[in-house]
Amino acid sequence: MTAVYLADNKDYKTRCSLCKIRSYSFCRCLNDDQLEIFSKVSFEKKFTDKENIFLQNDPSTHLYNITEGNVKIYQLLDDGRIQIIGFLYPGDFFGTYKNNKYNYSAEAIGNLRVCVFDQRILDKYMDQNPILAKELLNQTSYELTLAQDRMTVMGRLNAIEKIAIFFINISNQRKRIGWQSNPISLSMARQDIADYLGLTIETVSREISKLKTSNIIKIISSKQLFINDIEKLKQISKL
Amino acid sequence: MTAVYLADNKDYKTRCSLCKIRSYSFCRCLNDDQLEIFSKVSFEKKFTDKENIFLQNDPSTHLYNITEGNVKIYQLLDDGRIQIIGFLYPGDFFGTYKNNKYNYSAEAIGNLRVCVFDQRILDKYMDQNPILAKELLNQTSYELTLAQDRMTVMGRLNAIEKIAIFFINISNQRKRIGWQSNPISLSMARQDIADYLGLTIETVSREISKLKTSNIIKIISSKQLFINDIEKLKQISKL
DNA sequence: GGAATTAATTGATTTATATCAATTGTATTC
DNA sequence: GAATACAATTGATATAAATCAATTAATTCC
Repeated sequence: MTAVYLADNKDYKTRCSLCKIRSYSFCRCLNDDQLEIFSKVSFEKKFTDKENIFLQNDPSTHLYNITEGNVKIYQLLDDGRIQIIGFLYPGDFFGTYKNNKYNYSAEAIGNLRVCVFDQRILDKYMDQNPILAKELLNQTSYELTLAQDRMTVMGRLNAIEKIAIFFINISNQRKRIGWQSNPISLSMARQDIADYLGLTIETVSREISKLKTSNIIKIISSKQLFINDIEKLKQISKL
Repeated sequence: MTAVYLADNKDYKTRCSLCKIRSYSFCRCLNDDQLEIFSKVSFEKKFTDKENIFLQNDPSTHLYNITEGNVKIYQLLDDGRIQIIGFLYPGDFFGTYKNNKYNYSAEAIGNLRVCVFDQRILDKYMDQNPILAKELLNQTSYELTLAQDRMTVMGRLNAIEKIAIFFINISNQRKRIGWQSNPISLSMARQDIADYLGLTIETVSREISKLKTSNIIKIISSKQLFINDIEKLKQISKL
């Protein structure tokens, strides 16, 4: 087991053990000894707002784990249409395990810190650590269920239902990492919400306005909103 | 390692080694010795047309591998709207790895034979066999990329584009298992195609008629069609 | 802190697809 | 092999969301 990417020597043993998002991340399955090795086979990298981490169809060499900041992953069509696959948060990993090319482009939203793994090394590491393979399988399976749920959202829900489930998901995401579920902040622009839900920016804006008019939500600012009636919202979302 | 589900003793050692779809399936990563054990921790089950293998939200106890026939997996909304997540073929596996409940319902299309694994046993087995964990991770990752591609189809393609990519995918699926890519047979009803693509049966019918009129496809029968111009079809699909 | 730029909202109109309805085609059954 | 049931197509109309266009709100930057 050799590390091909070496950062400053001193932070080797400590980087993983100091990591703040470990309990949310796939590396949580490793004990301290294993983590020490793990620190050596990964390295940290920083990106700034709107910087691309990789592009769709690039050869997929690395796997990324967010330690700080947000990422948007998306697919582009030739004619410029875009579909945002997901907005990712600290603890989420992205890239493609063992496919020859990335299946989407990844872009930093704001300042970003990621933990980077060489796929081949990670792959070898798993031969010795079935625990890690199982944990990655776990997380990937979970990702798959989310992706399947989203097929139903994209295929069968109308605009207002899509918006409702979107807000509920953000609210739940906050709860998961121990924040209060309300108010919720929309870190992404309206256009990004549209591209995530398969709508236009105008439709997103109009449907949000409708939710405001019917007092289900309160707009604090264009990027901050308060959910007044979560039950009504759930009812609308149908899920 | 103990087998909780025992079929007739005699076919133990041979079931996996006789299995026709092994080379397409996740168990292909195991050698003969490992397969013998594997035969013992799985069992075969048969279903008939339209029979449910399990329902969404049932506690997820087993993982299934198709040995013969087809399966449709789908999600239902309270008001009866349906989204078909996928049509599955021999070698495909379904169920949910290590989630407490199934994320979709599964139904047999025609006669079906599946190989069934107890999740807990499979999980234990992976501790000793990282190869298997890695192979399952591989397949699940691949499933995830397909699910992500489908988000773009559902979110950003229009009706004709959806139909085009649907036919191309079926054609490619045939090639993958070594069949000739043409003519393709639609084993599912028009309503199922609609529920898979997030359209109505009328729209599906109309768009297929348009492809026929413009000579891109030839309708042999309602369930058999010949792709005249695959390039044109790819062009339409935008992918 | 005001001008310039960009983001979000709201309005008017168009369009793709759904819905409603009728017809044609294809299996199934006695 | 006619009668029945079911599946698929085609037509007319309605509607949700897109598009085009203008306005208002929020940032950015000298």
